[in-house]
Amino acid sequence: MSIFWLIAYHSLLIAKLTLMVVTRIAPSPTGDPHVGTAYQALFNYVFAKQQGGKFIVRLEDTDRTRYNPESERRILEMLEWIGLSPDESPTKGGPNAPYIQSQRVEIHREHAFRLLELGAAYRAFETPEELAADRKAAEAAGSNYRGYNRRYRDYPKEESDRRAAAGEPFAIRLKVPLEGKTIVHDLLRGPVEFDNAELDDKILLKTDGFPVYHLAAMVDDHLMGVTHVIRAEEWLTSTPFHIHILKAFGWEEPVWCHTPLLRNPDKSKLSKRKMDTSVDSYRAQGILAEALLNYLGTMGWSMPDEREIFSVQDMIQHFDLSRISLGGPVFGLDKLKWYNGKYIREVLSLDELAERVKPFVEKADYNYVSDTYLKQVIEALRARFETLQEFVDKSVYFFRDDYPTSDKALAKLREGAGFLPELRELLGQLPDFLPETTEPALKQFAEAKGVKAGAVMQPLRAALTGSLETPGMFDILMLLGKERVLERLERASTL
RNA sequence: GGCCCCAUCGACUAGCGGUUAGGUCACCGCUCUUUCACAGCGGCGGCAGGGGUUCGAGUCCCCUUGGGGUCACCA
Repeated sequence: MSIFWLIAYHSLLIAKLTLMVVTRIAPSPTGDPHVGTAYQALFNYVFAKQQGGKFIVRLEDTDRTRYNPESERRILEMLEWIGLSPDESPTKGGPNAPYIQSQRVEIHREHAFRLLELGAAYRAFETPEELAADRKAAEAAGSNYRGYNRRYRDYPKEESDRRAAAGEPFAIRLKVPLEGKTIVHDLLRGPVEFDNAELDDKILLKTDGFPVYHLAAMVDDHLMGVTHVIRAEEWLTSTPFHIHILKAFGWEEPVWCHTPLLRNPDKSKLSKRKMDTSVDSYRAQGILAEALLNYLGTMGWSMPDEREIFSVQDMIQHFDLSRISLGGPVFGLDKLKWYNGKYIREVLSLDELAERVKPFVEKADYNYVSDTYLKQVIEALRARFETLQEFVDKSVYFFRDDYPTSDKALAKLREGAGFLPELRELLGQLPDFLPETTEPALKQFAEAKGVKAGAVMQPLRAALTGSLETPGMFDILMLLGKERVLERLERASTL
């Protein structure tokens, strides 16, 4: 971007700041809460908060065929889970209620008809089948332009009125200019030019009386005082149409800011066909909201000081919309997991971590005896799990006696079969199982046997945990306690 | 295909005319060590290509190439 535009857009931005900043996300309740929604929510939320403005959530459910009420609830819940709580939303309400678009159809309809009266829009009487046929014909003719053929654009008003009065179904389309250019002033890209000749007389109001996204979004954004439309890049090409809707009403444009699109590892637009895009699913796997948010914050954005670990609060403090980079970032699980591990072992307090782990442990039907014991186990395993579910998977032997034994562990166990009874004897005689006691005892034992410590520890580890990848032996002995240790060694001799 | 956007290590990114092109993940070593991790240290690895502009381009312009988005009575 040139310096000129940089300055121009910054002053544009600053001019807007004299008003209250209002941002929004407008998810459509058609499926699982999407990480792309969380991503947009993050940027909209952070920017609004930084500017002392408001962040609104509005549900775009005007497509009745794809509508899913369950999805609606889960999207709102997801936002609460990640802590990006809207100032106004369907559940919170607010001065611009309702925040569910289907409850605003009357408003949209009125606005569509206003445009009709203004002569900025017109009735179109063809059926979807006719349109499909038109498209097919255009395709067959080898035409590049497959848009609407504007059959009714200049239809005589009397005719149109007559057919409408006769009860004939119709859609309402916007009369977009046939010539000239439309310039989208994108905060990140500068001016983006579109030839009006490339545009289409898109539908504003469907035959079923429901508005199409474009109309509903522009009307609602205007009515709700949205000042900055921060949305995914996939919307960039429909922005000229949005501008023409706004113009037809005589309304001011918001600041447009199109963020890069999250990608699958193959670089295509993030999709559930290729990736797990469900925030709920990450949550169920034991990904922490903080880690998810931190990771999303590095998608197309970075802290000015380049630190990798930062919270939403940190973002609010240092956020700069214009620092968003435009290459489409790949949403990759490796780094997400790393972030999660980092939060588990360095960011969350032990108490906090224990609270997060609890539901997972309970779901696994683990008997964790006490909070103290749970915390001790967590501490022992802390550097060894990256998701909460992984904790469950790697801690079975601390909570249940029916833990599985891996083949490798079994082999190790058999290697030590010769001295395990003797070792059991020794352990049984120890006054306590504190590391200060067990460590020298075990080391002396190994020495007496003339083997390295590992040769004793590994079979013991295998016997007590069924695994070869565990916390330190002395921690295990202490946590398990004498009774369980002796029991397990006894049982091991039968394996 | 038309239109639009984008382009620094495999991935996420810093860089906004003068840098030995920096950091993070992943990967590979080493150290620590009772295993596995963690941690620390080190390594591998990049400005897509070609033209300009300039004393000087990763940084500015153009072209090519590549990737993506969009062309619905979906959002």
